[in-house]
Amino acid sequence: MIRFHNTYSRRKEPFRPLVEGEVRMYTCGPTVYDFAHIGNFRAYVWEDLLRRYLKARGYRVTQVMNITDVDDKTIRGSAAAGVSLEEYTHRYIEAFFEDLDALGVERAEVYPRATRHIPEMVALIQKLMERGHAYESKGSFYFRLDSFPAYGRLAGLDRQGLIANFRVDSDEYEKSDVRDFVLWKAHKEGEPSWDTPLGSGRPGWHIECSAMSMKYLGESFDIHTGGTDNVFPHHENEIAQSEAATGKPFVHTWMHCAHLVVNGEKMSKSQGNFYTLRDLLGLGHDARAIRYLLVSQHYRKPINFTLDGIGWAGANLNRLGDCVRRLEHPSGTGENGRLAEFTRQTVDAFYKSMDDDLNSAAAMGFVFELVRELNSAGDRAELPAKNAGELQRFFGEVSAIFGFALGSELTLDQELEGLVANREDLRKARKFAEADAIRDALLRRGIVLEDTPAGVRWKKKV
RNA sequence: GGCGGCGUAGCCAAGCGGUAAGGCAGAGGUCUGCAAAACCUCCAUACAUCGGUUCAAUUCCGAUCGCCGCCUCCA
Repeated sequence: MIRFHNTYSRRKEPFRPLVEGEVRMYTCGPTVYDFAHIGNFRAYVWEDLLRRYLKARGYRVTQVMNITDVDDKTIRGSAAAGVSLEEYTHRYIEAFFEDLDALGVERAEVYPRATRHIPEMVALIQKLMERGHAYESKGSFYFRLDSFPAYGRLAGLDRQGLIANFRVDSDEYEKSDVRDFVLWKAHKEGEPSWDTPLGSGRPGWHIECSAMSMKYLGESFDIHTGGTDNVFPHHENEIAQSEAATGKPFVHTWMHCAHLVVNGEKMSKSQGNFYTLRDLLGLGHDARAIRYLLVSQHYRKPINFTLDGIGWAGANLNRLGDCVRRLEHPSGTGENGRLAEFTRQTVDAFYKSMDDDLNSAAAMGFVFELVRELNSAGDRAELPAKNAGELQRFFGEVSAIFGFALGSELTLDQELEGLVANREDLRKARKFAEADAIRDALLRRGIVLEDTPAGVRWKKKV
């Protein structure tokens, strides 16, 4: 049985989808005003792990990830660049998908864009107006906080406290209560706007997620995720808008991941302490190692991000890859009963850990214990094909769940193969210095050679 | 100020009532070309501090110290 930590109850709860065998989830996506940084990708990679795990557990998954392509930052950015909003956001949307591909993130089923769902948002706001949860003021529309008594429950904030602590934002929109949040912003000179039954203007941020999630997943769905900084006010506001409009429970399980921190501080654009994926790849780091780093630690704990950490992750991945490669060369006959039993126990422990709120760190610990057992057995030539087959199946599952692409073949082109053959000749002639020079040259091209009793093998450097 | 979280070996990190997983680094060893790669073995009387509950606490409770997040756009 899978258990997930639900932010709404602040507890781990048994996970039961609303519809048997099917999970509908909404994952808050990027605002496309700039390249996403590696901290942002922690969330997207974790959500990918969640998605992959649910699939591995037999669920049919429908994932929706919004793309916020109209807000203050995108508007400011496009104005500064002197291009249309559409043109401006387009390049960052492209870049976002390139980065997702580099990190091995599976595509969600739907990537709705805010600018393509204005009518849905308008309809939702109208519904809120009809039900007395919203009001108009100088062409803008606001959600009336006092009309929704459950407000603040997700974030654990009480409404009185909100009054005491609320910092009034500096915009000139007029609200009847400072805590009320904007649903629709009246047109301002120089800003993009849409002509709608509400008048001319543009949507507020929160309304898009309510409108688009309900459009694609229904008025009630299973899982909604984001970084912990989305809990308040974004998710709190989503609940208010959605439930006030439909009168139904909006989301069953709210899940939030912790941040990436740098020297103990949250990685963020405003602090300037961030790396984009592009930065890191440009420095020669491996995308798979970055993925490993992000996904191998528990999602509700902050990850202290360092460049050394990527190296550490690469070493882990390397050990895993070597082990999987080893399974292609079984030894011994029959079945190694002890290893078979150890394998069964590990598989069991692995899934138990993952079932327990996606405890990937613990799960990987068990995998590495198995790696050691399997290597030991292999060293003693007690790794028969029967065991190797079972192990391959398990590592295949681990690979699919974590998105590691373990055991993917590296085929050399003719030139490289020629170099390897050359080196073998040099070694036979005991010209080791020249042989090593070739090996080093290959290493610089990301290929590691391994001289084994059974001949030379090669692998990709991680 | 309000709410929430964290503090485990040189580093990263699980465990959360029954006596410390895993990885990196380090030290030995195997194989080998006294090479590379790989593999194996070893590596915390101890879980921020101080009290309390308990037969038993890293795990529960309380206090203290330190760090972080949210309360404002933010994954």
